Amino acid sequence: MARPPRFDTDQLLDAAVRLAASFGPAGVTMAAVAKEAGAPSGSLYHRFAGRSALLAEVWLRTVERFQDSYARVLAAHDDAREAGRAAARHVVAWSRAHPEETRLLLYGPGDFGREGWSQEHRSRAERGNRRIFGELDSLAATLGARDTEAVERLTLALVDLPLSVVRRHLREGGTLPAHAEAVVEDCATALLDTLPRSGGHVRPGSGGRARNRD
Amino acid sequence: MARPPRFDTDQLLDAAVRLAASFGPAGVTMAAVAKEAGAPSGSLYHRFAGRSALLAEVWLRTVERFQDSYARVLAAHDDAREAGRAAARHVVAWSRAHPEETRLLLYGPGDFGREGWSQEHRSRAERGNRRIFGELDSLAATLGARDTEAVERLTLALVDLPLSVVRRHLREGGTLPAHAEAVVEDCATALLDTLPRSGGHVRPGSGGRARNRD
DNA sequence: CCGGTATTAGAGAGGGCTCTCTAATACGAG
DNA sequence: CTCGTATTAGAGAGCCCTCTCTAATACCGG
Repeated sequence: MARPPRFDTDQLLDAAVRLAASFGPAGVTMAAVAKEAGAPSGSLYHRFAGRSALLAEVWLRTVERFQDSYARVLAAHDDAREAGRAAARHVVAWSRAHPEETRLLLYGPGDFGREGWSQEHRSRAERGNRRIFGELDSLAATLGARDTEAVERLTLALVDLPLSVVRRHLREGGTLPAHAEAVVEDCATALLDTLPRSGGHVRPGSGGRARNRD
Repeated sequence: MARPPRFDTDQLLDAAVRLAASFGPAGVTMAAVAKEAGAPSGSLYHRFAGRSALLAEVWLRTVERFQDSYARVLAAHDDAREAGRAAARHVVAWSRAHPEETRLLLYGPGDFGREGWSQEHRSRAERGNRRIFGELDSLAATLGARDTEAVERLTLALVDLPLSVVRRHLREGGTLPAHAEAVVEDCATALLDTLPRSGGHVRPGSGGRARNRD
């Protein structure tokens, strides 16, 4: 009962991902996406309310894809420590498998114009974040680490540290070396060991392995 | 023997830093910098060959300021391990003291149009990098870690890990919590402990490296 | 006081980007 | 076959940005 679409949403977002990976968020202009996808600008504006909306969609689709896989990995392990190690590895593995989307994610929502997003897009982003941080919170609880600083360290070990390895290698057009997963898992494990063990243990400063040399 | 300048280079770059911190590299337009500094666009083009040159200058001035202080900290310690811990702390301390410049540095040279830089600017960037990586290389050598992967781990501990803590907190307009230095030093120390000790010693951990599992 | 010069000052051409608007088009239901 | 509709198609207004160009300006040595 209507003309069939030649350019669906995903196709256009794919083009946007390629542009973002190559030229950064600033390179994702309506004109550039249209050209990259071979579509007229009218088709773009037919699907997205404007540039903000397109930026929001491309960011959210990408980050949600990553978060889905990340949550799946976390859920696939019973032992908390093992789940953590697998999650850290997974960040690298996913990045290796999706280099363009990763380059996009190395920016932040702010670079994709979060300020100008609709309420709907904002809360979609919020939901995704809460989901992952919820998982990390409960993982921290399982590990007996309940205060803010401990959750922060867990996040550092399972998200930020892997991401910084990925960032260093992918920035300026490089690729991930073969040993990246191993380095990340190893380092994440070391960081997990700085967490206070369960049982209300005092902070790992003076007792643990970290500060013996002071 | 000439009209005295009302707007010197540093003043204009200061304005560019503020804009980059608030709006990202894309917000650093010649028009915006002129307005922010209260200068006419003519003055801008009088000092910078064009937008690329201004972006290069603002990036290089900022990164060199950071690198200077970083190198100074590394040189201030005799013990390699202590130097490493101090360096990691310093990344956080410097970021706390210079939040706007830090927000700028959380982007990369690529975001500041490195492709379009003059040869002079490129080699200035190259020189700065070589300087720091040279220091890190010799630090690694002192610690008895000579292969690429070991240097990579050292970089991770002394640069990337502190930066990722800074990034998480400064992104989206936050500030660094009081305990950030402590967390970073603690985690950096843990990572330093994963380095192979001099003499080919295996690391004192869970009995082997993660890589063995492959 | 005067000429030389570095700088300020800002108008305006040219280009790209966002977004709007109108017309053409292709399909499916009846 | 015809009508209704979702979509394609792209021209063009308006805006901002980069960069150029010309004129005015303020200091300084002599």
